[in-house]
Amino acid sequence: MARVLTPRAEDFPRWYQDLIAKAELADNGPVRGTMVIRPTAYAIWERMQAELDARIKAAGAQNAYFPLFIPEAYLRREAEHVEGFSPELAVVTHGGGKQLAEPVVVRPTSETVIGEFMAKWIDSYRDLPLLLNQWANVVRWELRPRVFLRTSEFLWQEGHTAHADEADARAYARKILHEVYEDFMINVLGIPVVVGRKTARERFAGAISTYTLEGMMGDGKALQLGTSHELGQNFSRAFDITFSGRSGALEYAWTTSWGVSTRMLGGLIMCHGDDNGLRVPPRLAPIQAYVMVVKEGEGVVEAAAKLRDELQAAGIRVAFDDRVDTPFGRRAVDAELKGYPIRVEVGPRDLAAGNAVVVRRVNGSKTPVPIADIVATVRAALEADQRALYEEALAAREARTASVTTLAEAIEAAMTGWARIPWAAVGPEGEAEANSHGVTVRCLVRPDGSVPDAEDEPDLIAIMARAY
RNA sequence: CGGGGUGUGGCGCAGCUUGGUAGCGCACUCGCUUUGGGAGCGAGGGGCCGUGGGUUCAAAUCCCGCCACCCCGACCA
Repeated sequence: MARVLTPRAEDFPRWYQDLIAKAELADNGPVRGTMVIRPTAYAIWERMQAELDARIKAAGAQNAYFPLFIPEAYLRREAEHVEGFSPELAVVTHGGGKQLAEPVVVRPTSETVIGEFMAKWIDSYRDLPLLLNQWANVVRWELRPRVFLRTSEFLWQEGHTAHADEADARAYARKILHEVYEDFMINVLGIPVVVGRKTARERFAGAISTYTLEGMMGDGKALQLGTSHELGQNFSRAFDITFSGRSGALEYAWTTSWGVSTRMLGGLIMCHGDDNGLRVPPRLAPIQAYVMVVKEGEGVVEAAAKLRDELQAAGIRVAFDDRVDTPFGRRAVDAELKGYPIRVEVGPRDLAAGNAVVVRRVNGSKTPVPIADIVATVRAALEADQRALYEEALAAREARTASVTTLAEAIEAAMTGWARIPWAAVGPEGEAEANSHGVTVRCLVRPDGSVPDAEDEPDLIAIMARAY
């Protein structure tokens, strides 16, 4: 039975620390709960960025960049928004050696600044939709940070769009939800997610609808991996994002925002990691095949290099390891910790038989394969293991999800996993009651699994769980 | 902010009850042997014991204050 990985200090194996480290800014560091992303983990984040960025652009959005500092007054323009974020703002009061006339906050999210610019850039319905995305860091002074999952500073992608009418805004928020996030999480991260609607209680500060993608970690707790919001006209009224419509009348735009963060790194580790380290899904992996020279011998390095070239030519991301002065065991274990999906071991013994050994990280199998078949074997293994990781995570989630009918049963089930329960049996009162037991309504879904348009639709199912 | 706990080489810890001037594992440096699954042996370097005060011939150890961090809860991608 694999160890359950959680973000608690005592559960941190060394390999875990090697990926992302606590920042340790100073002995009595003034910035708590932030993190350092080490190169191995950052390479994975770069792959996440690449896959997401491609999907975001396919959805029509363009990248842009907005300021890190936001005048505090901007936040105050949207009542719910400022109320939601005030407790966790980092506020800068001094600059250039002088006290600032008005404090600026370090962005906790950018609806406000971007709203300010949208107001300037949008004049006509012809300017809509305006589809923007930004890759940036944000700061939220969390009361209780959790390493990997809720850090004071994190990197993310935040999309902000403005539309001419509500239907278009809604359609776009959902397009991002499904075509960008759900597709990425299932097909690249290999993490099964439940896609649903947040309850009023869990909604983003200033939104009229919040959609979410929830994953289950190894310990049965839920983790929100991404979110997409319909902001209605709340921000366009606060920031005066108006345009002349077809009829000539001045109208307020309908805006959306959506984001995913480095939290996904934590989710990836906690969903797929095992006792031997990380398991990176092949499609995500910066290094898909790790070609190792086991030890020196007649023609061994040459044979390994040839395999590397052939794998590379086949479009596989390859790393080459001929550091034969480092013990084999160390190199093999290190490759496992880092989660390289496939290891191709080339040594004199196997080479004499015309073979190389293909080692699969997901199931640990080691198979001698004729040199000529290596590329095809690796390609097939990468595809199979991408699927296997997803199937394994899905099976684990289903095994820990109970369908229940009463709130008490739901709270009970949430102690070890998730509960599916008719929303009608919970309601806002039941939700508050569950919260007092540390259990939250993660999201609402329709019986067929699709995403509700409203909280009061009939027959909705609530997913309840403890969450990170 | 409420409830627990912990501060000792870079990291993880023992030592504290019963004061006697600091030790172990990992990491690091050097040498030899190893190298097909986290190497072995030998030799080294590195610590104002969180901090301020008190008791004492003597304090990591006992007493008082302060500081910091961690865990559980409230907040959240």
